[in-house]
Amino acid sequence: MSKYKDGSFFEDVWEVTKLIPKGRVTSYGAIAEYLGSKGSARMVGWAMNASHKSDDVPAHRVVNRKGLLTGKHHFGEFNEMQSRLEDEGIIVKENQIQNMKEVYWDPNIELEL
DNA sequence: TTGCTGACGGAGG
DNA sequence: ACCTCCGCCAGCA
Repeated sequence: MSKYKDGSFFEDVWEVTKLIPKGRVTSYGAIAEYLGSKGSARMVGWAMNASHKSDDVPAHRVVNRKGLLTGKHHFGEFNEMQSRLEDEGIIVKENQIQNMKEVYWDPNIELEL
């Protein structure tokens, strides 16, 4: 990503998140690594929590490394996150993405620099 | 200021 | 494959 604008680590996270193609997902750790803060995956999650004010951020496309929808309770409705993913062709069952390998999108690889 | 928490992830048992 | 522990660092009481 470009540099850290206005010192906001969150905005960079949101920018990367917006670049996730429809029907694909990525992980908190992948984004953190892409931003040069490998190991700070938790901060990415925190950034997602703050993304509620930016409606353009498809936070539902960000899941953990196992493909588990750990952040689903942060969406108003209990299965809105799952519904949105399924609507994009992603198979979700028991809060877990079944075809994870097929829909996984890594910014470090796909986005390059 | 200190301590606890958390939408995570990797290492070790 | 499953469970636990530890590092990460921005908010908040």
